[in-house]
Amino acid sequence: MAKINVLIVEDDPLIAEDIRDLLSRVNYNIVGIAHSKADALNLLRNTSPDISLLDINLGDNTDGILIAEIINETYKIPFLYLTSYSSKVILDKVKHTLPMGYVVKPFDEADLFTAIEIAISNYSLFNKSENFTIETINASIPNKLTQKEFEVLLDMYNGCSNTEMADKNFVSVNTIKTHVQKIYEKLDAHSRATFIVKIRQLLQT
Amino acid sequence: MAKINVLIVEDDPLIAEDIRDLLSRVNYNIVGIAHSKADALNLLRNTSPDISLLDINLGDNTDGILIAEIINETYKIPFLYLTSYSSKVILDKVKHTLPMGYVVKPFDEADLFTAIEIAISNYSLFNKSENFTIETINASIPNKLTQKEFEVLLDMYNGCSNTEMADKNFVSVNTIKTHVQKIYEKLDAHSRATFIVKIRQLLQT
DNA sequence: GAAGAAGTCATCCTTTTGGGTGATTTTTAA
DNA sequence: TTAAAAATCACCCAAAAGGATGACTTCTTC
Repeated sequence: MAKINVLIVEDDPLIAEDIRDLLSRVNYNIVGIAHSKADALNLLRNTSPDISLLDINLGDNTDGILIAEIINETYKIPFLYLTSYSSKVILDKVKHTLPMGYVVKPFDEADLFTAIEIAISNYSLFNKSENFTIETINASIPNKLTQKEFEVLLDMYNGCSNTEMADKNFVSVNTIKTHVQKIYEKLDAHSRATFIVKIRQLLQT
Repeated sequence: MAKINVLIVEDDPLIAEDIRDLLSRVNYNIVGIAHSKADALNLLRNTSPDISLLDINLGDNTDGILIAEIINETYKIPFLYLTSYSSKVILDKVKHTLPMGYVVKPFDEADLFTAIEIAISNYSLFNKSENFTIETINASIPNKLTQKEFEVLLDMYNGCSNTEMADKNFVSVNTIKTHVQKIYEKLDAHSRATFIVKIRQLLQT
């Protein structure tokens, strides 16, 4: 099994190294340790973590929350909060970012592993749009979609008519209709409505 | 704020009482403590918990998982697993039940509170289908749907063509078409595709 | 550079939708 | 009991979608 890429965002170097040691011993690959918001954004941009562990408090501020928001907007990976203490106040401040969990420091090895694995396995189920890639769709059907077909599929899923798609792609409606036909064949759908249902099914499994 | 109703499913009486004490001191109401699967099903049926804390191992079996499955099917409330230890093996066995989290025993007060609150606040966001009622839809639109229209809407959402709906409801296609038109007016949609998108929007807010 | 896949477009035809209007019956509620 | 709302259906027309087939033009890729 491929190692799970983890990004650690934790200002305390001792704790960060502690986590790295724990995780490195088993099936995890640490793509980086960020001690600040800037570090974190940089690593998010340049590595491809599968999950991020976020300290809420970086130095004297709550930059962890900002990083979480950016992850949700741009990177769409699950994350867990690392907190030194848990309180209703903290919770209210972070829950809108929909963390996949939290780990209260100090934590033990097993807790951390469990939290990470549950986070990753549940995230894909919860975050449906994350699954909405050509790879996920193709993994579930015998006749694979081409790139173009997937683009058309996305537009269809977002409510475009054939004419609208033709216009925005500068091709004729006939071309779009051909793509649509192929998509229907490959997904075993026969109308816009059944197509949507098929997509829902594919994204849920 | 109304107290949060909690169902505790835990075979160890000491731990169960410990949890009850912890939670009762603050904003929680314990609707019951179940020591067995039978107890749990009974309490689920007769009380209305907002969340359940499930020990995975009840006695010498993993009835906690079965209870989780029943909760998912029938009661649709969030639950957290209480585990004495965490391992990949356990995790693989439980993750298909989509727990909102887990708490590893022994746990401290703050951990438990945080886990419960996050579970409850996130559950409603994750569980979209729970929101799919005529009330939720009507709450978001100026011209309310009638009951019949909502039924047609559900069929449309599930991929039925007008003809299919006419057949299964023993009415003419014309009747269905009238309902569909009304639905489009009220939702400001103009085709099956845009209708689906509108519904998605309504369910997400 | 040849073969195959992917993308482009056309034509033909049928079925389904979308839309508008009007009318009748049934239900609901004042 | 009566007026309003909801549900039923019809007819008309235009637009869009669905389905099949064939052909031409890029791209890849070996």
